[in-house]
Amino acid sequence: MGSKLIVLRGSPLEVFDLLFSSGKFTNLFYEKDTEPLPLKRDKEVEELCPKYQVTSKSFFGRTLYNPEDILAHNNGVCPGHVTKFISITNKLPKCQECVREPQKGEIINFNIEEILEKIKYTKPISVPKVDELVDKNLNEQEPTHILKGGETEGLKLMFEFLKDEDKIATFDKPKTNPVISNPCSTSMLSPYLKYGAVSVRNFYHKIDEIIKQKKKYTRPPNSLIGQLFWREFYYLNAYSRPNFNCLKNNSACKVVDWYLIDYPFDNNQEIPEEELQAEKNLKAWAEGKTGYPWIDAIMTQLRKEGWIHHYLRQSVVCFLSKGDLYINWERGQEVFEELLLDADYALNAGNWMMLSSTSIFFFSYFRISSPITYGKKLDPSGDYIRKHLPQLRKYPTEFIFEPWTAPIELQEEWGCIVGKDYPERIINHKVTSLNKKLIFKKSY
DNA sequence: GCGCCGGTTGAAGGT
DNA sequence: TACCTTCAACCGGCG
Repeated sequence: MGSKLIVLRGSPLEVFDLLFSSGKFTNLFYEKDTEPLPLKRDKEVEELCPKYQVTSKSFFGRTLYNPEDILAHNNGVCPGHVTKFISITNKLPKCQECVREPQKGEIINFNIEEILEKIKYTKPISVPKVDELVDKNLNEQEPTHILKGGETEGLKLMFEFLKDEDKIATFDKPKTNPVISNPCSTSMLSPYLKYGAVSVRNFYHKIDEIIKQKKKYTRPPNSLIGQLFWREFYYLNAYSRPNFNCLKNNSACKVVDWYLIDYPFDNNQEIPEEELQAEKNLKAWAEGKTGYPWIDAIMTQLRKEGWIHHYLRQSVVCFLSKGDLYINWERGQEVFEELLLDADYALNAGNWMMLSSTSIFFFSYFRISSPITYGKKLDPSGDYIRKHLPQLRKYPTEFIFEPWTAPIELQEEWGCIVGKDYPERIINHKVTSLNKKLIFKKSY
């Protein structure tokens, strides 16, 4: 429509100070954030405005509800359970519809070049090319991500997912299959929602329209709308509770005596043997080399495709934390933040706390998912493992979850010997999880 | 302030 | 295949 997106690079405070000094700006409009660092950034810029007689106005858009509205309807208290959150939303009107797109003739054009010249801004003003952002030496391989960025791709995915209206209305999270792809059992819209490529309000109202016409439909928290409410719930908690992504000084989190709490290690101190072992275990987990095919296949999919189904996240989170390795969830959170396309401050932290049973939302520490039986339950054929760990593709279903139990002659016949072509187990789950349950209980 | 109950998504063994 | 019970008893939010 002849409008321009102008990208200015630098510290927001410095860039806005420079822009405003041109005297050409009267209004600043921006979308409110909920995370600590962006909130601090926005506040700094907002405080700059009076100096230049600029009026600032902000709007809530990245969540269905304004977190302040939810808090106001609960005596200023942040709900600790998603069911409570849902009951609060029942008292509120439905979230706003998306604002319609601007039409031709409503676009404000002005001579940005003139302003930039006046303030002596000479850097590029276009969207950076990928080459500028990525170190080519680190990126020799072809990308394997199955999701492509951008609004066009996100909307395409959303409309494709919304086509099966019965499936949308009767969506039941616990019944979704985490190992199928093409099509996937869930929307896979999380990265687009996270970056705002697809508006959560747009998605919500599209689902709502479908449900209104159906007699039979599921309800939150298990329904599709319920999935968006979980997102809201975590956003609200992350907004209300300081240090939400930290183990310590976080009102949502219980501190147990995990390994690797103070990490990376202080080189001047003597490091206990268990901590050094835990560091090795963390590395093996992150690289998909634990010796448990179910865990390794999931971590391989994560590394390769940047997205895994929530149940698979549950498996690997449990394994790293309460189930087997007993490693501080902050370490896992860091790995997820690097590898997940949908990595999100609130959701990532909330999920790690919840699934490691140290959150106030959920704390059944004795519920441990086994890297063998839980895998068999979710992927009875073992095909998911064969897809992501091709070295094990000749293993029959009977042995693929526990390759170390296969006789050596068969391992040779199938072309994959445990300890040579595929790693030995770094830990014995059966023995460990029993001990860990006791330690965990004591720590509580 | 007391006591109840709920928790998206376990495992094993059963009908 | 789908669903039930038991396991052991969490513990803070909520009524």
